[in-house]
Amino acid sequence: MPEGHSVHRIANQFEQSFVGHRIEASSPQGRFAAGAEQLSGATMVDSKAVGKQMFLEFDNGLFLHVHLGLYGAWDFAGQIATGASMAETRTRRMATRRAENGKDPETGKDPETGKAAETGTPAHVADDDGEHSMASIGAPRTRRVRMAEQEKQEDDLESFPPEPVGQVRVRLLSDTAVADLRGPTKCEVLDAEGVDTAISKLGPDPLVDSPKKGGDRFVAIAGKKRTPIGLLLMDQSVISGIGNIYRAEMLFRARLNPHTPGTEVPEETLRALWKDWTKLLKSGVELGQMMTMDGLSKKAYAQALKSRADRHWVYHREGLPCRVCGTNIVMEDMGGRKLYWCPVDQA
DNA sequence: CATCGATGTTGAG
DNA sequence: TCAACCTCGATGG
Repeated sequence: MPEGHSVHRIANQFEQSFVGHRIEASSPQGRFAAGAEQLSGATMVDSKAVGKQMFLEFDNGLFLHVHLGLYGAWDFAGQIATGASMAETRTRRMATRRAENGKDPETGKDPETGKAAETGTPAHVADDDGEHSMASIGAPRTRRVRMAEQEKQEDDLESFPPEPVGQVRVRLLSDTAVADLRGPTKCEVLDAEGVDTAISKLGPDPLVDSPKKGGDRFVAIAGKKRTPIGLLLMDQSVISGIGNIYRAEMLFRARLNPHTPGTEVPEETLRALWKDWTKLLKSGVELGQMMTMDGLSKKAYAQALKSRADRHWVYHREGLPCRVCGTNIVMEDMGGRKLYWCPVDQA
């Protein structure tokens, strides 16, 4: 599945194109008919991501909770955001949240209730395409974007809303946009209490928790466990949003042996991991893809953005020479997933 | 065109 | 520990 960055991007897309709109919910596939009925007719008032989970809040007090799992995806069509406007949304959301949280985000004393600030935000009509988009000249009224592990811009639409294609678990339709969900591992209606319960099981997320509080929480949990750091990074109750690619890459970037027990990772290294995740997550949200290498020449960077094979230090590079020392990258199973690492640099 | 595997999680055994 | 979930791009014939 999409790791944390994709889920935040999707939440941003909802924020920008659906929040403030009345929604017709349906389940073309039928498997979510009851849930869709509970939500239909309500207005979406908030959209937020925590790790790989997303929560869409409606003005009837209910939430749609979605986890995409391994191959779930949202297809958006209509007046929707693309490219650069997505990054803008993130910036606006972060600023709003900071403002809402008030004076003392570090102590967390005063959570504040109001999430109302954004609910009055007028519909944001898709503006010009960003740097990665196509088809911006001639400004089509509606367009279609798939948001999943990879995003892809599809053809402009002739009619709105488009016919649902394939197994669509949920369709959310507003006056200006439509979102189709397919293949999720989790799709349910929750009340506020259910949302709190779900979020309470999750470790800190750099785009939700403050740098200090989030970092402290991660260090406290991870530093106490004898579990290998390679498993801790994938444990969503320890830190939110990291998946198999970011795991391998973060371990390499820290030159850390994946088998090191959490208790034996120096605290400053744990802090550095949190900081690195913050950086990678933000970059992933802005870029719309995982770029885990840095220090690249302009040319190498451009190439990396084009081809997935050039974007990572170790992921999916079994048997290939380490980009730093030339040793062959090894692959092993850790936690039922493929782990790639350099046995020399990460000795 | 058929098969495989994947950036994930749950729950049965 | 492993199958199931349910989708689709990549791969091979």
